[in-house]
Amino acid sequence: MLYICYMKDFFAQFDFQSNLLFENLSEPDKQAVENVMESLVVKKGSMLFFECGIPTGIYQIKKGKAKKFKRGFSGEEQIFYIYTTDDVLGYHALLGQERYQDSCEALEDLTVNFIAREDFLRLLNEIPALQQKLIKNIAHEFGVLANIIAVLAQKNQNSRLALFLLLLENRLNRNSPTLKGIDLTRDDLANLIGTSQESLGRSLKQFKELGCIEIDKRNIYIKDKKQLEQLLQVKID
Amino acid sequence: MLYICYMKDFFAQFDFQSNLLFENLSEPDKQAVENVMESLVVKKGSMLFFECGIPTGIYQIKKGKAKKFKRGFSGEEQIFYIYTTDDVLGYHALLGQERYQDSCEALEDLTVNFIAREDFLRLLNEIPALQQKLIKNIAHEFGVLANIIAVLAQKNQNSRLALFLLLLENRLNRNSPTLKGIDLTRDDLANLIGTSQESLGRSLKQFKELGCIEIDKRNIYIKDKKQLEQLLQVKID
DNA sequence: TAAAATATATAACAAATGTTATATATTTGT
DNA sequence: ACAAATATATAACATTTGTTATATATTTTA
Repeated sequence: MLYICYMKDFFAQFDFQSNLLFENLSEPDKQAVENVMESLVVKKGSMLFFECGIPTGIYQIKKGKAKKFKRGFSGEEQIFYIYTTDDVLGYHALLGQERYQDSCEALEDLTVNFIAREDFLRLLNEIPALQQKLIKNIAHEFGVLANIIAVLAQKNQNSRLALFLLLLENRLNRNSPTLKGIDLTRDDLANLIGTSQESLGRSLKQFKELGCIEIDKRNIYIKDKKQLEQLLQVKID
Repeated sequence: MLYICYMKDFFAQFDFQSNLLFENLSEPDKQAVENVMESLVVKKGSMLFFECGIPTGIYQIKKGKAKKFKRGFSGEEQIFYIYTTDDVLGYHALLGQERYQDSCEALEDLTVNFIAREDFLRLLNEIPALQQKLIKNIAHEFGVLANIIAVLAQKNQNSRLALFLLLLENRLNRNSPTLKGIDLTRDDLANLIGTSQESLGRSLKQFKELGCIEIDKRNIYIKDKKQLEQLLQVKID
């Protein structure tokens, strides 16, 4: 017996959606959150937090992007998420009262809003809607990771690349009216889709020849979404 | 700069540890939990719950094992966990007040203890230690999924097989004094490590020839742990 | 701005994995 | 216990991916 699940928004399956965490709060609640936020600048290459560190608070990115990764037991870095504008991160360890399970590094100079541990825990107590939403989001993120596992285990390299290009374009250019392209190092992109840099290069070349992407410097521009969806064997939207 | 994290128990990195959820409660609390449990028998092949279903409660497996999986967008099943005796499952969707994100199927006839939704939510309110432990466990599970992602993305098939054999032996024979071997269909094992049944067969044959496993019917017996660890390039314990 | 360091592109070859096909073994249902 | 259905084993070949090597481009630093 096969249960077919009504397909929700395709991108939502792979998106933490933590940018919506402080949305839909009442105005006073939203104010209370903003009152405890402290704006910080984080330099490219520095860590917001790292595996086994003790959590001091949570972050909302206001400008720039950051990679979340974990090291496999042989030490190689595995990126499993790219955070960008408005995304909130760092709450798992806080809520679970344990150390960070992963690391987060700024991929460019960031502007972030920081909420200190005690302030955030107090907000959770004072705003039940926020606590509820946070727990709901963690459950959602669990499903996202399971979906990523399915992709990595089942799809070949070209499919994975097509998927992540579509996801990254959707996520990174969420708030930008102009097309900016996908701007990650080849190394980071390879670590995200689970392959080597050289092998990724081969796939990118194939995609260029097919005409579905264009490359300028390190930037990757999507030229033909439909063709990428075909590589994925999925109809989106 | 490289941060090296003190390596906790190797198996814990890949184990949800939800079998410990009701441990370390006070005697009255443990009694309260047991009072609302209802013992059920679930036939091999039937579903404890499935993706998009509405949660009715949680389960603790008392005998047998079950697979948790999700379908990728092309419909193929991806197993991401095998549950066994004492494991508790089904609480993500309940806590997040949303539908199940994944499916769970009995791999053999199961004896389970069921706790109805309202009873469980009431217990969480009445026993803060339980709620805290549950949230902590969900944060831990998040890390486990991230570790599985790293393995699937970075390790070749033989390494993945070696790892999952060690994990399964450790998890499935937790409470059994006699060696029982690993008893999964080739299909399920292939879906767990992310390969095809035929290709899995080739790896199993290699492992047999190396002498690190023996096979009887579908059962896989580990003969040489050290050799499997070498295939993994990891020193365990 | 020039030199050095880092990042990217590409090709050739090796190794791993996917796929198709066929034979045999085991389990299930009557 | 038997037939049918399902699961497993194995081989040959195709395709994909990993690896090594080298050249070029871009960015960083002095």
